[in-house]
Formats: sequence, C-alpha cells, structure tokens
Amino acid sequence: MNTIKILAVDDHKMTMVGYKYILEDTDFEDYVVEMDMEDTFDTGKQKIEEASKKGAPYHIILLDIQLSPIKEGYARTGEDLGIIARKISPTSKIVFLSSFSDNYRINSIMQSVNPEGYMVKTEINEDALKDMVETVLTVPPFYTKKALIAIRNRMSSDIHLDDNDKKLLYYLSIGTKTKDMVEYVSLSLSGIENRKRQLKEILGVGKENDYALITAARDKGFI
Amino acid sequence: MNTIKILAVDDHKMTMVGYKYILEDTDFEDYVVEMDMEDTFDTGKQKIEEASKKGAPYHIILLDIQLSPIKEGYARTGEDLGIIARKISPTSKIVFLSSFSDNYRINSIMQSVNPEGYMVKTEINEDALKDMVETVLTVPPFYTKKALIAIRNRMSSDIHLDDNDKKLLYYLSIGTKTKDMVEYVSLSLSGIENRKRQLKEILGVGKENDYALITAARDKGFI
DNA sequence: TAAAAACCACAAATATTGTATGGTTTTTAC
DNA sequence: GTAAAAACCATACAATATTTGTGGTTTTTA
Repeated sequence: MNTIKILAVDDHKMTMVGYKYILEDTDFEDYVVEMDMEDTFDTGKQKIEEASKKGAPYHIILLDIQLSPIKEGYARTGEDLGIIARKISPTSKIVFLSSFSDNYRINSIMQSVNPEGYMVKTEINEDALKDMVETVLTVPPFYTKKALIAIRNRMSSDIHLDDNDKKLLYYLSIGTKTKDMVEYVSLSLSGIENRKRQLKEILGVGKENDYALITAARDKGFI
Repeated sequence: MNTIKILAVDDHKMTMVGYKYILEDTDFEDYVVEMDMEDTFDTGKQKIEEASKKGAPYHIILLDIQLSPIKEGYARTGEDLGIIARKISPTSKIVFLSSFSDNYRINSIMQSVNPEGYMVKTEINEDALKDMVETVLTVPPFYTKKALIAIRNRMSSDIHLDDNDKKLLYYLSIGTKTKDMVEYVSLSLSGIENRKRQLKEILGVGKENDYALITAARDKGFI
C-alpha cells in the first residue's frame, strides 16, 4: 500500500486535526494518507524544505490563506508560502483553504501560485476532502462550488486592472482616504482621482459612491 | 410533477437524440425533462423566441459551438446564438457543448455569453448530463474537467490581450500572411510586426516562428 | 536564384496617461 | 447650521507609450 503524504499549514489547530482524522480514516483505492500539521509560516516552510531535501516531498500541501498573526516583522500569508512551496517542492500539489472572508484573494492566488485545488472552508466535508485528494493527484484542478463561482465571475469580464488599480481598490476598501493614497500608490493625487473615475466607469457604477465601487469590484472578483 | 424544458441546438442530430433519450429517462428528484431539438441557427433562434414570447421560456438551452456550415451569407456560430439567447431569454440557463477541436473558444464564450455550463463532448455521459441539469438549475456553474483545465490555464496568466492581439493571433492561426493582415486588423504593417514581436515576447517564445506563437497562445487559453 | 514575404531599427507623429493647479461640490465634525 | 476637510471636476501641460512611415536586411518560397 502506498502512502500519500500531506502537509497542512493552518493556525486553526482543531480544524486541522479534524481534516487529519477524516483523511487518514478514509478508504482510498490505492493508498493510505498520512498527514503532518504545522501552524505557522516558518515551521510550514521548514517542513516542506526538509521533505523535499530528503527526496520525499509532500504529495499534497494544504495551505490556509490566513496564517497566524504576525510574530516578527511583517505578515507572511499562506499565499507567500504557496509561492515558495512551488519553488522548493515543484511536484507537490498545492491546495488552498479559504475562509469566506478571504475568498476575494482567489484571483491573486490563481496567478501567483496557480494551485491544483481551492476549497472554501464552509464547503469542506468528508466527501469533499476525499474528492479533493483523488482529483488533485490524478486530474487537477479541484475547486469547490464557491471557488468556481468566484472564478466564473472573474472570467466573464475581460477588464484588466494593473497594480495601481488593485492597490487603489484595496486601500479604498480598508477606508484609506483618497488624499492619503499618494503614500501607497505611486501616482499623484489627480492621477488617483482619474483612475478612480475611470474604474467606476469600467466597473459600471456611473457616478455612484465609493462603496458601490468596491462592491462592484468584489462582485467581479477583483480585490 | 414539474416539467423542465430544454432546447438543444446542434447539427449532429444523432448525438442530440442520444441526449434527449437519456435526459427524458433520467430520474430527477422534483421534475421531469422535456427536450426539443433544432439543428440550425435560425430555427434554434426561432424556438427560443417563440417560447419566450409565450411566457414559457426554456429552462435550459444547450448549444453546440459549431453549427451547421454556412447556408446563406456568413457563418453564425453557437456563440452568436448564445449572445442572442441571453437577450431574448434571460432566465434560461445556457450550456455550451464543445468538441475538443473548438474548446479553444471557451475564453471568448466565457466573456461574450458567460454560460451557466460548459461541457466538452468527449466527457459527456449519463451522469454528467444529469449532474449538469441539476447544477445549472440550482447552483451554477457546471464545467466538465477539460473545460475547467482550460479555465485554469487562462486564469493563471495575467496577460491581457486586446482586440487587435486576438485578431492578429486568429488570422495568423488560419494562415493569413502578415502583409495581408492590415485588411483585418486596424493597424499599420509595422504596427502588426511590432505586436507580433511583442506577443512572442509576452507568451515566452523568444524568437521562434509563428507556429510556436500560436501554440503558446492556445496553450495559455487565448484564441 | 530572383521575388516575395518576413523581420528589424529608428525617427517622427499620435494617442494615452500622468501631473499641477484652481476651482466646485459633498461630507464630516463640532 | 456651519466651517473645515475631503472629495470631486476641468483644464493645460508634461511625460510616456504606442503607432506609423521609411529604408533597409534576412528568410522563405516558387
């Protein structure tokens, strides 16, 4: 019997334990599953490196998007870890676990990591986990329904936002004042005003307020 | 028992008949299925209009991408019909049936029609058909695996091609000479040359030939 | 091996985008 | 309710980016 090695990196230890027992108890056709768990960016990265160096890289790496609140200098997200994992363990299948609140990051993750799987946590259950493992090992990708809906929304518009646009929308969404945005977005104040107008136009919110703008951006799968 | 009304538009009559018998024989929880069939753009459009005007629009419209070879002036594809169907029958769920050879059009279709479902014909069977009906009626979208793979390819690159780029790639793919492209793409000859160079750069085919370019474009899900 | 097509490079023209400025309207806070 | 702050708008100008035209070289085709 072969063994499929899975690493889960998530700072909600209890959820991980749940996944572990489910997957290790599941009857798979040709293999059994063995799951390691880590709850920080650093220890997760370390495990991936070790396994890879030993010539026994993880078959599947499960990553929570939101990793534990910053310990040292600055936040390192699951996305960052995914990017690194792709490099140091290229054969591993990477699957993201997203809570509803950070599902908006799916587009960024699709581009930076292009994971073999993406699951929204509220949709995870025994069947979904089993299905995920079988699918990513054979014919990826595996996306849960809500992930698919987000992807569909994004695909259906051919609007292209550059880095400044995304930053602008992000800072707007966290309540940054337009006049303060010059500090974060490399544009002049009037440049920012122009872009904002333009974005409202593109996203179909004529002259409505900023709330309408970020709602539209979220609906369409940006930010 | 409710009745779900489906219209299939496909010029392969035999395949359609197969779908019809499968779907009308399938045991659904809350309804039975009734399927109409048409094999041309015009008759398909007509049926959709009639049903819509009678206040009983089709619940689901299945469209083959490739409709019968041109009869009158110019070709009308399933995609064109999909765009029209969205307008005249906005409550209908639209599902495309693609043969492998025209699967490359999925991206265009995702933008122009944004269908509730997309199935590659080689992946269609009883289960898939049943699943499709249930899914598009309740929680769309429904995509078969190969469609998903194409979508994933497209999502993972943030390359943005404008209309001229797409046209250029398309005409290149059908063998149009560069010098003749000025007729179809609204750019000067040197403009076209520039874009071509640029596209090769962007799509990662350094100074290879045109074949490499269109292959790369197809792989990544453009054209 | 000519002729055609593709490819390349560069300067000039054009279009797009960003900036600075000064003003009006809307929102916010007291 | 009102004054200050912020957002919004318009315009001229500056900076960039893109397209064009031209004249060439290389590659492909017949």
